[in-house]
Parts: sequence; C-alpha cells; structure tokens
Amino acid sequence: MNVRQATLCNPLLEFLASSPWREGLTDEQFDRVCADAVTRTFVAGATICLRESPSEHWLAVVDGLVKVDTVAADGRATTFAGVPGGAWFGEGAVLKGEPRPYAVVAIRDSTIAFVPRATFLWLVDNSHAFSRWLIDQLNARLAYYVALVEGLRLGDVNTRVAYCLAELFNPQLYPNTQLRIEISQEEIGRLTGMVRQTAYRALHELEKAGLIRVQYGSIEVLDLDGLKKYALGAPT
DNA sequence: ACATTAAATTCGA
DNA sequence: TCGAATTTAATGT
Repeated sequence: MNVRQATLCNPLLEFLASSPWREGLTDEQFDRVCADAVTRTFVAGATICLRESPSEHWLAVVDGLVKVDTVAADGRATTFAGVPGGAWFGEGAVLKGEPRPYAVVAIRDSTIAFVPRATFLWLVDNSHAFSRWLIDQLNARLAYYVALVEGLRLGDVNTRVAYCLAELFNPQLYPNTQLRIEISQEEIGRLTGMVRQTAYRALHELEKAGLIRVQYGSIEVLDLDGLKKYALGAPT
C-alpha cells in the first residue's frame, strides 16, 4: 500500500494531505514528507522544545494548542505567539540552522508533527511552490509583529486583545476553520502581554460588542471580520 | 488578592 | 460503572 492509499486511515497522513503547501508538491515530494514525518503527543504544560535546543525539526500542531515563549531569569514568562491546530511553525530556526531562540510549550494536550530538518531543506531546494509558500508564511509573521508593535504604541487594551485573537485565525499562519479556541484568560493575558484581570475586562468588552463569546476555558469568535475591523481602528 | 464556580479526578459501592 | 465527595483550575470582583 503506498502512502496516498494509506491517507484515509492514518491521522498524520490525513493531516499532511490537508496542509496548505501540499498541493504545490509533486506526489513524489509529498511521499517523502509522509515517510519522514513523525508525531508525538504532549500533555498540557509539557515542553515540546527547550530553549536553545538544536533545531532538528520543522513543526506543526496536528491537534491542540501550543505557545512560543521565553522565561526570564526571575521566572516571568513572556509569550510571543499562540499556535493553534493546523499551524506549521519553527521554520525560522531550522532555516538558520541555529538553536531555537524560544521554548515551545503545550497549552493543552497536543499532538505535534515533526518533519526532519533535512527533509524541510530538501523541499526548499527542490520545490518552487514550497519556497513560495514559505516566503508567504514568513511575510505573514513579519506583518503580525509589525502590527503588534504598532498596537503596543497605540496602547488600547481592547484593540490589542482583538488583534491577537483575530490573528489566531489568520488563514496563512493558522489555516484552521474552527472558531472556538480552548484557551484560558490567563493565557490570553500572557499572549497579549497584560495581566489576567485586564484581559478579562477586554474580553468582556469584545463580548458586549457581539464579536466573541467567552465561556469557561474557551473563547468562541462570533464575528471574525468584525474582530479584524475592531483591531484596526478602535471604536471607543 | 480573594471568593466563587466549573470541571476533572478520586473513591466507594 | 455510577454518582457523590474532593481537588484543581478558571473565572469574577
């Protein structure tokens, strides 16, 4: 049985087949990715990649939610990105061949796919479509951080939360379809760089505006377009 | 920081 | 395997 025939009965292959860069590859190229990729599961709170560890793999969240963060000497954690299911990440460190500058930690129980560095670099070298997808990926990330800095300067709390939430549904970075995300207000706080109480208020403002619904341990986006608009020009 | 409530886990039948 | 009791996690003020 070849890889494509196995797709229907293997969750990892199914996941790879639905990845955004799949259609740009030849079947032979795709088969190599399938052959080389592995998955591991992590319980909530587990560390997937230590900070400063060698970047041996390109990563994807098959299921669950992870965060990319650093922990300072005083034990304070700063989160740089939340990564929901369906997303590929960690390509920066693999491309550079440098140790990971940040730790990757599971926010809730998660299944992670690992693609070896050699396979990833081989795709970059051999697939124009893949390289193009990768450029778009890096560009989307750059746009995210530029806007984040701008948001920090503007300083409106609700706007920043709206922006961070909306970005979790950015189709280039995070090609998932589900509008409900299981994340605590504590994590939203870390993600947006504010204390939980502030995140709590901001979330309820957004709920009052009819853009989201806050539930115990999760947030549901009701109006993604509205959330994006809110994130741009803040209506006060 | 503290009180409340929801959810997960344990335990006994 | 069911449900009450306990513990843990998240929310609300």
